[in-house]
Amino acid sequence: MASKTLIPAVKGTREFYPEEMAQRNFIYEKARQASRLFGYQEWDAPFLETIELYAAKSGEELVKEQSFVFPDRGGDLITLRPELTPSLARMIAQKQNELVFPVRWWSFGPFWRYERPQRGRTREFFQWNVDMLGVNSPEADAELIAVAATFLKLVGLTPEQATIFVNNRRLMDAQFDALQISPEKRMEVSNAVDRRAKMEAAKWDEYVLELGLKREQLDGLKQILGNYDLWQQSEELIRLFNALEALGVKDYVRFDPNIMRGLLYYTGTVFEAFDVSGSVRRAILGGGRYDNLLRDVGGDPLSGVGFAMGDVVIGILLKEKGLIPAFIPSPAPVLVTVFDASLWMASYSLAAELRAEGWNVITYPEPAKLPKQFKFADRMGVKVALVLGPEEAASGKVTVKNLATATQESVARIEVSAAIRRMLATN
RNA sequence: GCGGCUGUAGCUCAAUGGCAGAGCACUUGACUGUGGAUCAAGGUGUUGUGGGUUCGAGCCCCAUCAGCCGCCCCA
Repeated sequence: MASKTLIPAVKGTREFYPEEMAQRNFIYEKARQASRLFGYQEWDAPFLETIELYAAKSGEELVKEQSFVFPDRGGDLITLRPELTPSLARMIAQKQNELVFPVRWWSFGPFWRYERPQRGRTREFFQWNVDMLGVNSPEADAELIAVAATFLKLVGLTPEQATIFVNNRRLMDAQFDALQISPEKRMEVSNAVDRRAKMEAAKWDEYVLELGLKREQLDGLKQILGNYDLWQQSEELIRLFNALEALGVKDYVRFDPNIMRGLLYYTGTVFEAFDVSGSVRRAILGGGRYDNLLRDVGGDPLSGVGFAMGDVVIGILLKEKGLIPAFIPSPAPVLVTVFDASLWMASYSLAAELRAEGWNVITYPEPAKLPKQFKFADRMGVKVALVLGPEEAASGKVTVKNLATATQESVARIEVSAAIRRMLATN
């Protein structure tokens, strides 16, 4: 075999053979459908950006450790985009005076992060981003969560399988204040909260105490993190859940004080969706409200809320739950066989006529034994096979065979289209 | 960047330091105008790569590359 001489694909990339491509398109289509149901507009940003764009606001780790950065021929440092939000902020800021607000935009495209590939994580991935800018309210936050929940519903995930957990940064800050955890320590404590599910309870306690918290602060923190009624102390969250109920997606959403999210720029509502059955322990999607992003890139202050979903984790999940539609190899339901060399072009003409009528038609590319051609039709998932042999040619007919039922009929050439339509209808 | 596991036929895997194998898949035929099922026949490999130990290495040792799983971080 030639395997020795094959140049391998770049580490952490995925190759989309037609079956994987169909899966990716399934996810894309459902994301598109959910976005459009709420009236969001599709948009995109450059895949290449300068490193300065991310240096301004993204986390240091994301820029320094996890970005693909390389000099272009002029010596400028170019970055393969690791996230979309900074580009969004710039594009909004550039046209801040002409856009119709609120802006409701969605996007689905490739991103790159230089990470160690592992389950649910690749270096090249596709991400669905949905954002609303120009409205700062819990009701707007609820709409974004509803878009996410609608997606989960559209792909067939039930609330028992996938749940969106919600928290609020301001609420948690108030709680931390009450415990007299200093603002400088909030970040570290937040990170600790993020990691809590992955650590043993005793070890986590130890870890938090090492951060400099006192024993009673730790106890207080644990009390907060175990209080699932805490949302009732937040006017924002009360309004949020009220709106979620009206939007018909409350089943998918639960308050959870343990949801923090590492990203610096979230200021209010934060949320993350997880596979509740627990096979993939990574977030399916995550998002929240960001108040300062536009100002940080040099625009006028403008609040936004949004979320992102990578294609990798949701792909694993959908596959596991059997929610990816069966793969049909050929997009053509009709195969025209080629009986022999003398009738080859007659078959091609027949195929051309059917295409002119709007059918997707695949031909066998050369004369071959019929068993071989039928086997090919079968492997390609074709529903109907046409035979134009000497008998048919002599009588001006075409044999139309329904591969699912193994029945066939010989019909006049002008009747072929109707015969195909009948067979496809009964399948 | 750190830790662990695994690399054998196209795929999934087996082989006590002693002749490198099985199932599936594939090709052909049974069947010269009809697919899936069945049966028969057939091909298969520098055992990831490079060194070392040994009379002898798929197996042991070292290095290297790749993949997977976890840490970090996050979609």
